Amino acid sequence: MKTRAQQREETRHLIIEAAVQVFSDRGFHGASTRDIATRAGVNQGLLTYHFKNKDELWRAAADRIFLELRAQMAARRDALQGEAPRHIVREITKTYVRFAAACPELFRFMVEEGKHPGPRMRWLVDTHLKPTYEEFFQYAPIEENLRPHVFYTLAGAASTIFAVAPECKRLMGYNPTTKQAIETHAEYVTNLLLP
Amino acid sequence: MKTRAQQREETRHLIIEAAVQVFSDRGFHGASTRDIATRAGVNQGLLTYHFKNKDELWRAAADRIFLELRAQMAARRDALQGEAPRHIVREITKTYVRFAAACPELFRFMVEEGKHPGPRMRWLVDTHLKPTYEEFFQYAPIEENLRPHVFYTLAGAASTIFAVAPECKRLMGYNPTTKQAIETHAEYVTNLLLP
DNA sequence: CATTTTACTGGTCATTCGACCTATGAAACA
DNA sequence: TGTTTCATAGGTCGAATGACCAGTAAAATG
Repeated sequence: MKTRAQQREETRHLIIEAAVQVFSDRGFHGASTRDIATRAGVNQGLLTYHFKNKDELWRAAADRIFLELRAQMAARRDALQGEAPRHIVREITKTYVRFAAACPELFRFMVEEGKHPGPRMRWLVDTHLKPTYEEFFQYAPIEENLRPHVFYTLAGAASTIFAVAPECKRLMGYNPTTKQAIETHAEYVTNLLLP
Repeated sequence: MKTRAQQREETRHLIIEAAVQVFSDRGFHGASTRDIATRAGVNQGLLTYHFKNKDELWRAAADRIFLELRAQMAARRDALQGEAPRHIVREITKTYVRFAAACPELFRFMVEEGKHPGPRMRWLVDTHLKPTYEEFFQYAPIEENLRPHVFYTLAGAASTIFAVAPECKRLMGYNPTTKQAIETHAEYVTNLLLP
């Protein structure tokens, strides 16, 4: 027998996972709450019950992705405390590449919302991107006016191949989501940006 | 006074330009034909008249973007005929970065459709991506099994900062679409990938 | 055991979607 | 000049959308 609290969290989790998928697949406007409910195996009315509206559900989905990324990066940073800053940045970068591979939705959310101003973009920047950005450059000794170029070069270089994996498969017959391909990409990108 | 043919092409052009904007803003499912018609300043019924349906309009918009990119890259390649391959690849790369800055819709289309299999993804790969890909590696001496990593690293590194320019402005107070920022990025990315 | 709370269901609402249709008037043509 | 062609306007269709609401049953509470 399940307690109410357990059942509640289980259902919310199902919905959020489905929301991450659908929002990253179709973007905010293209995603339908009915589609999310169907993928979660849940009644559509439940979305309004657990999350007030589509916006709040979107924020829950974004939280799910970005909090996990930030947790993994922080964990890696803490595990390497005391090591040389250069080594720490390199390892954080590899962590980021591996996360981009495991969770391509991250980059899709970023591109989807980063392309036009709006409340969701502002929320995403202020809530998750700013902390991630500041954390990263705390260890990377990059001169101020080059940072935007480095940051977005890294973000794009690390994520794109995984974000468009189906396209990559058709274009070159290469599956970038294998363990080996992910490590190859992590090495390649890290050596490129932080030699 | 305008001839019918002139008027026809003018209207089609207005619609395609609006379609490029809306599709890249909202993705295929999120874009509405009514929104496209409004932005083009034409009646909605005209979209069905000039382009049979939403799919065909999307292909016309994709053509508009990718044919221009391929034309600019080919022009640069032809202008440098006889030069060292290394120099040609570097210049083609810079051309690509500049295009990504002038037309961020390119990358948005690529990510939007590349993330899931489907008829639009297949059409995009077979019609435009395959030729671009083969053209590029004709001049870049990269070993076969690293090409996917190089290709998508370049695509992401070159485009992301421009594709999410509004986000970049809010995150770092940096406008990546100035002439100087574009050239900085072109130099940075080119030296990174093709030193 | 009696009562309250709450996770969940099924259905409804106005609105918006893509596609389609007919009417019209001006350009093209005979 | 009279006739045909066709780019465009306006309106309509069923289907899908996000939000909302009353009803239900089971867990929590006393």
